[in-house]
Amino acid sequence: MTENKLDTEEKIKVAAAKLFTQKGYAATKTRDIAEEAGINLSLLNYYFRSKEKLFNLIMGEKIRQFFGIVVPVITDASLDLELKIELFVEKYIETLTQNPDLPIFVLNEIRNDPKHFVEEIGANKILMSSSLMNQIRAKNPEVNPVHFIMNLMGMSVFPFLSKPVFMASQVVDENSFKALMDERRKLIPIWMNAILGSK
Amino acid sequence: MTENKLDTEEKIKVAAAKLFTQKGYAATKTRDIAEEAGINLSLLNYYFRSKEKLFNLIMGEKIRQFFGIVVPVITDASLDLELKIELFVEKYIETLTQNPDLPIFVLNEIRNDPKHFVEEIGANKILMSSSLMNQIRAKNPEVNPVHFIMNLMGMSVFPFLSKPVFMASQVVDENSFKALMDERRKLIPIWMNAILGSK
DNA sequence: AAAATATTTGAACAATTGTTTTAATCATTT
DNA sequence: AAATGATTAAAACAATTGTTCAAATATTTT
Repeated sequence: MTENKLDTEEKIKVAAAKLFTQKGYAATKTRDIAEEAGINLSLLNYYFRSKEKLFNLIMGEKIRQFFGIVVPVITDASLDLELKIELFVEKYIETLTQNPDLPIFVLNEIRNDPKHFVEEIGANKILMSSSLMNQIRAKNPEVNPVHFIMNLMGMSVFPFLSKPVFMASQVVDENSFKALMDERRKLIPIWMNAILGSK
Repeated sequence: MTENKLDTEEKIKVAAAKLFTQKGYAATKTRDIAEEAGINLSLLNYYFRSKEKLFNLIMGEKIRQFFGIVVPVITDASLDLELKIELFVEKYIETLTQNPDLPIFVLNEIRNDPKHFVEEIGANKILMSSSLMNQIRAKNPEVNPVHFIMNLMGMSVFPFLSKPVFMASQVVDENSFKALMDERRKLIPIWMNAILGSK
């Protein structure tokens, strides 16, 4: 039955996405995925052929999730720079709050297999030719705009990458981290403006 | 002989450090380490008892390397805020340029085993009570100083975490990345000042 | 209802992987 | 030179892991 088929297939994908993002490819065992999904081990190969094919599927979705969110924002020439920054930060913090493991997983696997990333996202030159880049160049022609992308992404994404460190050090707990991230939605645009105006 | 013993022991550690930081614990096979070190497989267990013990050893060293560099800087009350920021950035970019895989490895493994991190670094409250924190609080009492730590670390470390992405996207190559990092040594302190003065 | 197809299950296989064992080699001491 | 202890090598073991197979069950089609 179509309903049930999609159901187990989806159960496997959800379980695999959870474990792969949490522990990476090598540390995730097919038996763990089966158990997490509550299905028989053979079904994994029945629906997805192999662990590697299942992983590539999940991986592609996660890459698109991580980079896809902001592509409409940075390419839309009708949005001015300040609004773009606001939307960029807003979108990222919102997505990462709901998927805290996303950045470290994506960065990890792109390092392990850069080619897969290039094929998946296809967006080689999107970033450099985006209207965001041009607007940054216009505002401060002296400094390589890649710096500002690194700063903007770094200020938005790095807190999620380093969250386990700050948690373990008892600098933050789950609640105060959430509160900090809410503050950053408003603060990062202010900071980015200060940076762009400096020098 | 003492000389030779240290030699093979060291060879194994170097090989293990390279592979563990590059591919993580689960993806690194003991046979890979042996081959990389140019030694017989049995010697790994002979010198280090088990893969896990060897890993914990390497892991501890890497954690101390990653966090240890800047502890003298952030705790030294005789350095003013601006100088601290300069030294912080200087030290980090220098270390990470020579160990580009360090951040993603450390952040990864701390997420996998936060307890080991706490035991290893012991530095629970070092950060919060550091003179750096107090100086930040003094300069801008309105904003939680954790934000500035996240920004300072993020601007220094995030480029190395995202390097594979920018490389694969052909936004940078090895040389231009190096040049960008050299620029950032001077720019990040300027940006941090702009941020601290903003609002 | 019967036949055909799709899904699920449990067992087994083959390759991989961490570890141990046993013997051989080397260096140092007596 | 013989003996002792440390180091290295090769092989084997046991557990894990990804995958496959054959049979059973459920679903859809005729």
